Formats: sequence, C-alpha cells, structure tokens
Amino acid sequence: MVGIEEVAALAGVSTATVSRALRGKEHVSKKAQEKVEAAAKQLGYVASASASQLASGRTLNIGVVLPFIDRWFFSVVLEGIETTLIEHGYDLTLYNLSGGTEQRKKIFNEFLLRKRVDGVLTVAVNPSEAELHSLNRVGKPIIGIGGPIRGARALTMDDEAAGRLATEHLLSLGHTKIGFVGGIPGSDTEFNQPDLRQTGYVEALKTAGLELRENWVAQANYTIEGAYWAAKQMLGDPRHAPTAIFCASDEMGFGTIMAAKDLGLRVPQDISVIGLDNHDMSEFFGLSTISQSPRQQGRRAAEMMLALLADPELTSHVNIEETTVWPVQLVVRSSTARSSAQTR
Amino acid sequence: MVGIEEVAALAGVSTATVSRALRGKEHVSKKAQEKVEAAAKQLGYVASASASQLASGRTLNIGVVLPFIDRWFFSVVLEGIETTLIEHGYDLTLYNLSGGTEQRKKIFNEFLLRKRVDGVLTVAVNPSEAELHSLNRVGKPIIGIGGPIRGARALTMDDEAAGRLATEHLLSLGHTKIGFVGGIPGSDTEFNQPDLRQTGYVEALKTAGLELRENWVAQANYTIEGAYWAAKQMLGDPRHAPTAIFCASDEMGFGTIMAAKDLGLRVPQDISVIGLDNHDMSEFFGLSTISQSPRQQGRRAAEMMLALLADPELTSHVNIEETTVWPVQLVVRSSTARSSAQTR
DNA sequence: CTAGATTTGTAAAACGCTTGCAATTGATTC
DNA sequence: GAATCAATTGCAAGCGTTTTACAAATCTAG
Repeated sequence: MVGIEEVAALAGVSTATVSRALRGKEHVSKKAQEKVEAAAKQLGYVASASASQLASGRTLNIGVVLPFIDRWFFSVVLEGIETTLIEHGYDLTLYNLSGGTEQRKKIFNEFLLRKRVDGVLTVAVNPSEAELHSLNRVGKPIIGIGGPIRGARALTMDDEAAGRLATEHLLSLGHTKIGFVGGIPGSDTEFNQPDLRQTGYVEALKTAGLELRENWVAQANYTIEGAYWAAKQMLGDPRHAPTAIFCASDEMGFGTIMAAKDLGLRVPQDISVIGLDNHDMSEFFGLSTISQSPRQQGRRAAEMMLALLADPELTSHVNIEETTVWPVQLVVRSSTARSSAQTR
Repeated sequence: MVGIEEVAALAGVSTATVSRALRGKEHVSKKAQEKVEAAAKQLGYVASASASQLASGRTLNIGVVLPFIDRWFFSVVLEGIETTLIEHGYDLTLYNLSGGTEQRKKIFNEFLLRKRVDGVLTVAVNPSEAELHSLNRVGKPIIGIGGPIRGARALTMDDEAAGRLATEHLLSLGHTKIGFVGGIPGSDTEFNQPDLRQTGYVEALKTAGLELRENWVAQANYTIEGAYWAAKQMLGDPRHAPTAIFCASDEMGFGTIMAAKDLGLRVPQDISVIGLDNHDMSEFFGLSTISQSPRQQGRRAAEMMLALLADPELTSHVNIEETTVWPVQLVVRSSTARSSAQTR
C-alpha cells in the first residue's frame, strides 16, 4: 500500500506538507497544495486511519450505543446519525445492547475504552452507575438521545408532555372514556423513558377531572401484536368500552386499529385512536399521532456532537448535564374524531 | 490514561510480556500471566486500539455496507452480524448507502480504504465495476449477503427457487389463478436480487402450463402500502380476480391481507396469500411464507468472515468467487388454503 | 555435572502518520 | 538593496502498541 512518503516524493515536498495539504490545513501554498493533491490522486493514496489516530489522538469515529437495531425508532435514529456523520467524514461504530448482560458489560468495560471513538451517542440507554463511571472514564463527550443521561448532555423529547398533548387532543374532541395502551412501567431498566407518556395521560385526565379506570390501561410491550390483543379486550367489553384510545407508539396504534376493525368498529366514528411517533406507515393507516421525528433527532444529535468536537473549548470540560428538549407536534389524521358516545 | 508501561512496571515485567499475556499468546509463564492480569485490572488498563492497529495491522473491526438501515430485512441482518462480532471482540463500522451518489462515492473511495477494517460485509449491495475495483484495493476479504458479488465470496438465498417454491405451494393447493406482487424489476440497481423471485413465479406457472396474465403481476415497491393498493386493484376486478397471491415480501403480504379484508374477502377461504421473509409479525398475521432467517444469515456471514481472518492461509488469496446458498423453507400458516374457486 | 534444548524475558525497531519548532523563502517597506 | 516580517516548508520527535532478534534462565538427558 502506498504511504505518505511516496506521495511526498512524487510531489517533491516533505511528508509534513503532504499531511497538511491533504487535510486542508493552513500554511500551505496553493502550488504545493495542487502538487500534493495530484500526487495523492495519481497514487490513490488514502491516509491510514490508525496511524493518523495514533499521531493526532483524533479517531474521526463516533460510537453509537443502542438497545435494539430492528425497531423502527432506533433504526431511523441510527440512519439520521449515520448520514450526518458520513457527510462530515466521520465513521460510526455500532454497539447494540440486545445481546444480554455479558455483552453489555463487554461493551462498556472494553469496547468503549479502547480509544477508538471521539465521542459516544446513546439512544434510549439508561446506564447503571458503574457503566456511567466507565463512560466518564472514556473522557469523551457523550450525548444521550431519547432519555437524559446523568452527568451528560442529552437531546430528548418531553415524553410526558407528548402524552398529555395526545390525551388532550382526545379530550378536546369531547371524549371522556379514554383508554391507554403502553408498555409495562418499569419493566425495562433500559428503556423506561416512554413510561412518562403514561404519566402524561394520567395527568391530563386528572386535570380534566375524569376518572381513571384501571382496565382502560393496558400493557402491550410496544408491539402491534400486543396492542391488537390489548385493544380487543378493552374494546370488546360490552359495558365499559372506551370511545378513544391513546397508544404510546404508532405501531401499537396500528394494532389497535386492526383490533377495532376486526370487532366491526369503525375508526373514527365508533372509536378514536391516536398514536405517538409519526411512523412512516401512519399516513397509510390514517393514524393521528404526535410526531417525534427520529431521523431529525439523530441528525441533530450528531451535529451537536460534531460541534462539540470542533470546539476545543467545549471539549475541555467534557460533559455538562444539559438537556435539549426536542419539540413535539400533533399530527391529526383520520383516526380521531369528535366523540359520538350517544350513538353506540 | 494508563499505558502498557505502567502495567509492566506494576507487574514487574516488560511491556512485551504484558502485550503477550493480555492477548493470551504463548511463551508466557503462568505466573507472569497472572501478575499481568492483576496489574491490568487494578489499573483499569485497556490497550489503545489505534496503537495496536498500527503495530499489528489488525483492526479488529469489520465494515458493513448496506443500502438501508430502516427496513426489516436489513436491520435484522445487521443485528445478527453485530451480535456475532461483539462476541468475538470485533467492532462493527456501519456504512449506509441511502445517502445518495455523493455519499456512496465517498464510502467506496475513501472510507473503506482508510485501513480501518479487516474485512467488508455487504448486504444486498450491487457494486459498480469501479466500486468493485475500489473494494479489491482494500485487499481485505469481502463477503456479500443477499446477492452475489463478482469476484468475492457470498452468502445468499436462491431467490428464484424461493419464488418457485411459494408459487408451487399455491399450485399444489389447486390454485390456477395466481397473482404476484413484487417490485419493479430492474428499477433499483442496488437491490435487484429479489427480482428473481418473480422469475421463480413465472417459471413455476410455465411449468404448470398456466397462463400468465399481465394484470396479475403488480409492482408495490416492497411496502405494505404499495401492496395494499396493488392488491386492491387486482382483487377488486370483478371478472378476473386471482384466487391466490404470492407477495415477494411479507410486508407486502400484510398489505395484501389488509386489502382483501377491506374488500370483504376472507383469507384464506376467498383468497390465499403467501409472502416471503418470515417476518417477525407474520405469525400474528397468520401469513404463510418462505423463511429466509436474516438474523442467522447475518450471524453466519460474520462467522465466515471471522474464520477467514483467523486462517492466514485463506486470507492470503483474499477473494475467491464462491457462493454459499442459504437454505430456504416453506412455512405454512393460515393464509393459504385449498382453492375453492367455484364458490366465488 | 554439563551440553544442548527449551522456555521466558528484554531491548529496540518498526508501524505511518501529525505537529511544534526552526529554517527557509518571499513579500513589503524604507 | 538591506531590513523586517509573514508565510511557507522541512526536520525530527513523538503517538502507544506489537513483534523480532536475541540474551538469560530454566529444564532435560546423558
């Protein structure tokens, strides 16, 4: 493989000049710049990442830690991050926590400490004290997406506000019997931020002075299937079926709509459904929802990281606890309508 | 940060011994081994990746190139790869081609050449001649998943055979009016392997001596939504509706089932549907399908790569064109049944 | 007990770049 | 044309490991 010396020789300059020229740094004459670029191109030279890392301490690589890859929210955030990083010449190293405790330990205690990354982006990860300690030992900036991280910067939406907004939308349409389909609160140490959506729902109902029926709250583990069965139970109840349901994710919204249809209920005439995500498929289902733009969240978080790395001043006091709240927006489609409770 | 010298000092040995001990190499006495491990643990030492890369030429990192992250097949393959690599101490660097031509060029011409990876795994990528040339310049093993790569190893299923199998299943149930919902053949240079599923369908019909109606073949771009509309057209035809449909992906199968339901057709009594994927949600939809186990494909490809890297003999003549065919299996659920064409 | 074989440990040379500092060149002013 | 200053360039010292060549220590067998 061709090294920097060959390029220097061909261009008739020193290796130092080659290094500077190729990275667009100052203090290189136009002439030298051109000669070097021509030589590099001719030889097909690309600097070795490891050597340049070792010498400069910069890796041009960001670690991304997430609990799942194959769930909509996560894969879309990931895509947003990846695209942004590539644009800026950065690589992305992926760490997926779905492999169990052993693997998780390895990631925090070895992989992230290898000095292979300039910064760490976590997505909906809730690190333990020990892991947090490990992360801090990396000495690199950390940004948490979808949930704050103690002692680090974060970019996250206000899940409680989102839950409240969704519920208030249903309230404003005159619904008083409002069900909720969500996860099992506290079930997953990893991924508990979304539990707050339920808090928002409860708060909104309280504020409206409405009763909170226990069997109008169901747990569906964020899957279409789970929501399908949960909604079927809820809507099949002959005496106390709700007239509207807030699902803590759009996928659960889809399951709920399918359950309603299978019960012969019309959406939205007989039952209103609102989700939370603005999933790619929500348009198709006509699902009203709260948008949280995961692609943009990923993009934004990556940009924050790059800005941090570009500014040595900021990098010095590495992590400040500072949460940027991602705005949330109501998207009304055809799955929610004015309550017509009387007609049922 | 603590370096190898501190560890050596604390353990009372040389840095060379530390290096050997920590990587479990031979020529280290048991006693030394233990001392070193204790010292490393006490100091929380983790070798710097860049230094070790530079010195050894090994990066312990695999590059994965894929056209999308946020589609089921890809995210699941990715998860399979990632889990396997982490288990073996390897990192995974992600390259996503969805960012357009400019980005794609960058990935092939710069990123992959930085000597940052020990090997490259591509998923359903169809590289151009120039890109192939670039890939070969990396001088590292390449394995293509979901589609062969000229001049490299590949692990892929036989899409044509899968298409034939699905169609034959419908034929064996007595169906003679069989529709197909797939992609637009040749539309995507990237992702054209699945077009072969249509070939399999056509072949099976020909073999059975059945006519091939043009409007029984629809294009739905591999989305639920696309299939929903396509199937609605096909099934809504009052005179020439098929009694069975083969969808080239499970997600399109879901869309087709939903369309059938919305038309008041019963699955499978009025219309049989078979997909291809064995998607996580197929069980829920009761969709018969052809399983292609992307998680295992990812896992297997990663293992092949690791084996290649472990065996210097194999690594020497880096790439041999050699395709391993991934087995394919029919999974019959409740969406396919014996034809009862007469009753309609 | 000793020569030879084997194991274990050491010192130092890569690995291929980046960068601080010094030297050189070029431009500008008087 | 000399003096001054700024801009460019080159030199060489790292960066933190791995690995090689070799010396020292230990073991084995005669």
